[in-house]
Amino acid sequence: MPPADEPRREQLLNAADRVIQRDGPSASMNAIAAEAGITKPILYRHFGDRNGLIRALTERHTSGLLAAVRAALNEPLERRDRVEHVLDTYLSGIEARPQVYRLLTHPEPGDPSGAGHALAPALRQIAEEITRAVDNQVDLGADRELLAEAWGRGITGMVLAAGDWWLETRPCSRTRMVQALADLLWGRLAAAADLPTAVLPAPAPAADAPPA
Amino acid sequence: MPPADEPRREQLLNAADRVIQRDGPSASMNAIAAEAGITKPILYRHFGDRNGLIRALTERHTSGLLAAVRAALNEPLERRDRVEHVLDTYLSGIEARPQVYRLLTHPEPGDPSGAGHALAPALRQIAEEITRAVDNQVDLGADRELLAEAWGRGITGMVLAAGDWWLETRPCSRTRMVQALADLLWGRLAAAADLPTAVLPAPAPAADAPPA
DNA sequence: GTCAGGTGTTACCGGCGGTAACATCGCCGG
DNA sequence: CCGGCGATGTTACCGCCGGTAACACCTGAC
Repeated sequence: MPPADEPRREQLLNAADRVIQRDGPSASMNAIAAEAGITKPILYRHFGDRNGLIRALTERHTSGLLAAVRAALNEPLERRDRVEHVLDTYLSGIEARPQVYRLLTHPEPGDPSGAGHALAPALRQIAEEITRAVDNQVDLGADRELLAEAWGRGITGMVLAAGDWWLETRPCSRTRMVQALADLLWGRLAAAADLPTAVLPAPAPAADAPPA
Repeated sequence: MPPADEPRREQLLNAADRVIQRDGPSASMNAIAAEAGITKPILYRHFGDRNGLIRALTERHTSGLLAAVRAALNEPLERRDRVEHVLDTYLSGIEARPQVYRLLTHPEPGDPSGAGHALAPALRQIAEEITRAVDNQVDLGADRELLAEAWGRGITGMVLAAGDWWLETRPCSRTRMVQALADLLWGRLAAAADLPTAVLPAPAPAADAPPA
């Protein structure tokens, strides 16, 4: 938080940032040190180990987006509008600075056996925000807690995967993507009509409509 | 596919399997070779490189679940029942063999710059199956292609993240989890009533409430 | 008998994350 | 003026990693 408190640290983070934007998140400590014009041990003095550096970098980059999403979740809007606002906030955040997105996405590198964590730490925070927002704002009856928590994770994962695909292939405008996801969340999958093709071949014993 | 065709290969995969279940997916080639009672170069002769080994292992484990999900997607059921059936198939698959789930989840280790891939290859296949199923079975109008594709990714990511959380914390029975996710997909978030708490504080132009 | 191909070895490479030990500077108190 | 002390920096090293080269052995086919 203190920008002038430890300026060298910020400087090192800037260098790390440049390297990671250039070489991807698998950049070596040597490379980062070289970019900063120094050698490895200094990095280790400042950040402990590689995870420490990455964590610091991640926090620096994601805190803005996280705050924006949190604010969007509490915006005084009609629910559908609020959902669209949150989706748009997230998508425009990862669109504006894809490097942020990569850090956001990449799970803790120091994996203590590979189990669990499908969501990176920053995304887990977002999931918690969604859980809290749903729990506070929507009347879900007796299953409240379970639903809010499951949905928080689920929605986060949905937006992660869909947003990832959108960023990679750019199949449509951001606005349209927001609509597509909000429509999914709004039960459009349930509401749409069946297609006549590939219909159920009626497990009944009597006459069944021959397909095609 | 040929089980008797290259039996040594299967044997090596079994050893790799044991080690990875014991030490996690970050197990070293040396460790795997030792478990198989041999040394590294043999592994490299059979699988090319580490990715090759992991890929072979992943395919062996995930093909069953993938086929089950594909079948569930084409089951002749009412749509909601079909969705529940797919969800249950996936959850019971990862429940029965968590190691499978870890492989399913873990992205390609040989990351060519960290970009993109929020979904591991096996999950991308599932996403494509969902896309195809939606596209074939649901009448979505003009936006058909875009919606089916975005939803395929989105639903996959949703189930990944929610399933991950469920496996880790076991907050409820599988059946209830299936209901929670199906309800989300069925627009229950849209249909529920607003809670009276935390209401919109009227963004009037005059006095703004000083935050406590 | 010899040649091919699978199985296996030892010994090595460059690079990684991480550390120990040592050299400087600048600043602050006596 | 000087001693110390904390930050800044260095070189040289460790063990381990993924991956490879070179060589040895056995077995069965022609």
